[in-house]
Amino acid sequence: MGRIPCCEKDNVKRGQWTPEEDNKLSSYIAQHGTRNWRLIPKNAGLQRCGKSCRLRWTNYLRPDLKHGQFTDAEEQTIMKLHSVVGNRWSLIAAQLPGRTDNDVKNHWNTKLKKRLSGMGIDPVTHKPFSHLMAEIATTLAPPQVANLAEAALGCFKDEMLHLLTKKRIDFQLQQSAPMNTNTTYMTSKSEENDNAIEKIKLNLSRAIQEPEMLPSNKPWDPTRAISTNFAGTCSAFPASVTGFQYGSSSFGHDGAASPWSQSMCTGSTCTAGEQQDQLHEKVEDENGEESEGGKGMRNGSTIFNADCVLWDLPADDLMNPMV
DNA sequence: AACTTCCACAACCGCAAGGGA
DNA sequence: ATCCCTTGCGGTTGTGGAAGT
Repeated sequence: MGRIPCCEKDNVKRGQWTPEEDNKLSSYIAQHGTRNWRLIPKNAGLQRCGKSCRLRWTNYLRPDLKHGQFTDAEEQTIMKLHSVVGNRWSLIAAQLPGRTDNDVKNHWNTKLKKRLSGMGIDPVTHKPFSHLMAEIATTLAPPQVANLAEAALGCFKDEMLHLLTKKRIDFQLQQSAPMNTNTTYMTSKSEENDNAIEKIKLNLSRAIQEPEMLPSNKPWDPTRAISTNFAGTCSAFPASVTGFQYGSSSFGHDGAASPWSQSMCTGSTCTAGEQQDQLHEKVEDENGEESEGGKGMRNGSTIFNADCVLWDLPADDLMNPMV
């Protein structure tokens, strides 16, 4: 026995909604509300399944929805919350009046995720890729690490080439435009792309071969991570900032950054469960001062001294919005 | 101008949770 | 306690338009 379909697919229209259908649905819901979605299409004279009607209403027709570009503040909120709760889109959308989980999910997948990747930050863990590699290095024996790194670099190379190639195009486009004071651009020589990749590989190998530089079981220290891994080489992250910052200027946008702390997600011990437990109070704090200010900041980690070397590229190579 | 690729957004699918009978 | 239905959710796919070649 298969699963019972949500509706008779034979008699149901699919695909894009027409303005007439939108009108029918909107006016029906305005009169009768949204009780029992299964009956709504039938009563409203629509050849749609109830589920499709519900989605159309909740994601598009609802009068309280906000359409159009996400603001910088909204993007900040999404990234901040995503670092805590992960892909809990409905939870994130609940903090953004007028935005749906679908909106947030799409925006994340098409824009924000790529931006973070372009900055050298893993969009899943919100940690620098270099930190993740260092974490791997602390948990595996050197021979395993070497094998893993070899495999990983094979994957990275394609990705890096893609990013660097895109950047080269950006450079060409930017030449006619006024230069942003925050950014510098690589030359377009392909040999420099190769050099950058080789440099990453070399430094990764170096880090792997020097495990004593990577103390085990040390949680990620965002303060040091920013001040050494990013701020040390990347002017876009001021060293004085005590917390992690998804400021818009960090993405190469105009406008001021609004700093926020990533203290809730520190180190490898940061689990989804813990994150969720902390969500409530964190969300409450969101509009005010960061009450835990630095609570999660741990002292004493030197992991990013080695880490910093790993991505020893010109600052803007990591920080520019390459994608 | 024609074709291809990329991107953003809308829509769909299947699973899980919640609630009433 | 169990079943069934409805709703909510997150992942995935489809589609139209923009951008690039």
